[in-house]
Amino acid sequence: MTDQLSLVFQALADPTRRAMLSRLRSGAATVGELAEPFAISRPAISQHLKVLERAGLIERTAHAQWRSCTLRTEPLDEASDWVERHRGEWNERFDLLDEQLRRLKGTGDDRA
Amino acid sequence: MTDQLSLVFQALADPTRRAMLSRLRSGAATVGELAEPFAISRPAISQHLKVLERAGLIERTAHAQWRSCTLRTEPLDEASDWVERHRGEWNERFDLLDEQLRRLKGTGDDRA
DNA sequence: TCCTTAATTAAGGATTTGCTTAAACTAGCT
DNA sequence: AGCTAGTTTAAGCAAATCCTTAATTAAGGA
Repeated sequence: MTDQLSLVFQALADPTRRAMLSRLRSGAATVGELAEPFAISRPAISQHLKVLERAGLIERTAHAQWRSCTLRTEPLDEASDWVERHRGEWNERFDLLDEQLRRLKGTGDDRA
Repeated sequence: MTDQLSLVFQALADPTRRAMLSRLRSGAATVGELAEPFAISRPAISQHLKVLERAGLIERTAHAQWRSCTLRTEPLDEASDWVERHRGEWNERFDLLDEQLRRLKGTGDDRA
């Protein structure tokens, strides 16, 4: 589970983390602001933020004793690609071709 | 982590399971067929299938001693919704409105 | 300097995950 | 019935996850 896509999906697999990302859509926030809606301890919040950071979904910058977190949506693009490639029928044929091309190129990743 | 969306993201967080879903795009498969590309034991495969089933991503039907698995893409729609709602800037204003409407309706889910 | 605030690190515990091997179950074949 | 093939269940283990409380770091204000 060392690949980026797995880290992103895993980060999204927790309701608390998803809610944090949702909050960050309306702008940067400190750890305290992010923690406010939840009935869990600050260290627990810190750990969730570490998971989000590892997945590339947030960026943290420190001003004085306040750490500001900002949303980074780039990793979601990869996740979106995967999901869109796998849902519905509209692109089945296209995807099969796409997959075979990917195999020919021998990228060896798991997106096929 | 009892909600459906978390189960789906969690199911997608494993490369082996993603590869299984990819395989199922080209049609139903038996457990043996799904297991073939992987260097892990059959029980491990069975457990991965259980995770996918719990997330609603596959359906299993038994013919004789063969269990056939088929892809179900509906749960991916929900996942897609979440991801699309959170990436990019194109729909920021719309999403903020959307979110507030959802709050007013008091659905209480974590998609806000 | 001392105190408070904001956040993290450290350490630990309960639960879950992802794998294993061994045993059991199910259905068709002879 | 006995044999084989396909799959699941059971039991166990190492590592990861998600939480906790206590201690620590970092910065600002009296």
